[in-house]
Amino acid sequence: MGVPLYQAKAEFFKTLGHPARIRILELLSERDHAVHELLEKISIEPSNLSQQLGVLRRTQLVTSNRAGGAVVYSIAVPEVRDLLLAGRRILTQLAAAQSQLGAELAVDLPES
Amino acid sequence: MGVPLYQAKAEFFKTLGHPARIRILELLSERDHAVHELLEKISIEPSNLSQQLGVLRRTQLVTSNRAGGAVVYSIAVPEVRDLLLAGRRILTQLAAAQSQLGAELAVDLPES
DNA sequence: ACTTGAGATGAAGAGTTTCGCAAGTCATGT
DNA sequence: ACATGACTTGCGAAACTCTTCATCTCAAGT
Repeated sequence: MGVPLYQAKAEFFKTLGHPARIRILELLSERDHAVHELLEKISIEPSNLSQQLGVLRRTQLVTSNRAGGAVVYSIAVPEVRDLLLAGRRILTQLAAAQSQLGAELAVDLPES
Repeated sequence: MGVPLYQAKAEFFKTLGHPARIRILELLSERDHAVHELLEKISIEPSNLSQQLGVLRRTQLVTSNRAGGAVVYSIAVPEVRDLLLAGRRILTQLAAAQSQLGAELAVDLPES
């Protein structure tokens, strides 16, 4: 393997490390969207959206097709859904742990 | 929810977007490790490792306990394994797609 | 009390990302 | 041919991340 494996993995996760890109992937995992549709649902400058789409395109997570005047984007790797789900689950887990801590602190904690 | 949700998700994936942090999580998802054990398996300066552990600690993905002279780290959220697995699967998928493209190109491609 | 090994922390320089703007392409309607 | 709507691209300034160095803490052994 050319590039060390963890490097590739890190690179991959880095791609998901941006709010707009996450939203794009979530929207696309529901159904294909034209750029102007994404633009309506994500509040962001067109050029910025285009940049983020470019990032996703370069990492091959999405593909684009011109449909007349519009450009339609699709998820290239369906497994992305699973990943987003797994992420959501962990986030829920973390949030639960934090609110539990909050509750304990609120109850005049018995021990430091 | 205070912070927009996608922001939180992005934040979370960003945490995984670093080779050392990925390796740490992979090693810890096998079993707990003391810092000096991680240091043996990951080639990185001690202080750098400590920084990356700090990042993981702050996002609550790992926890540390002092065991005499050593500090032992553990995965805080077991679901992380699933996430790493899902990531691996996608990466495999992408690699497969690329090598297929490679094969097609090698066969004197019939059409541009 | 002193030393030593194991980690953590702070700060600074280098490098990378992000965002908005201006300019460019491409297909469609006139 | 031209105007327009739909995207993309290049560019520079601001914001962030990474890595290393020097410094610090903590516990165990002497």
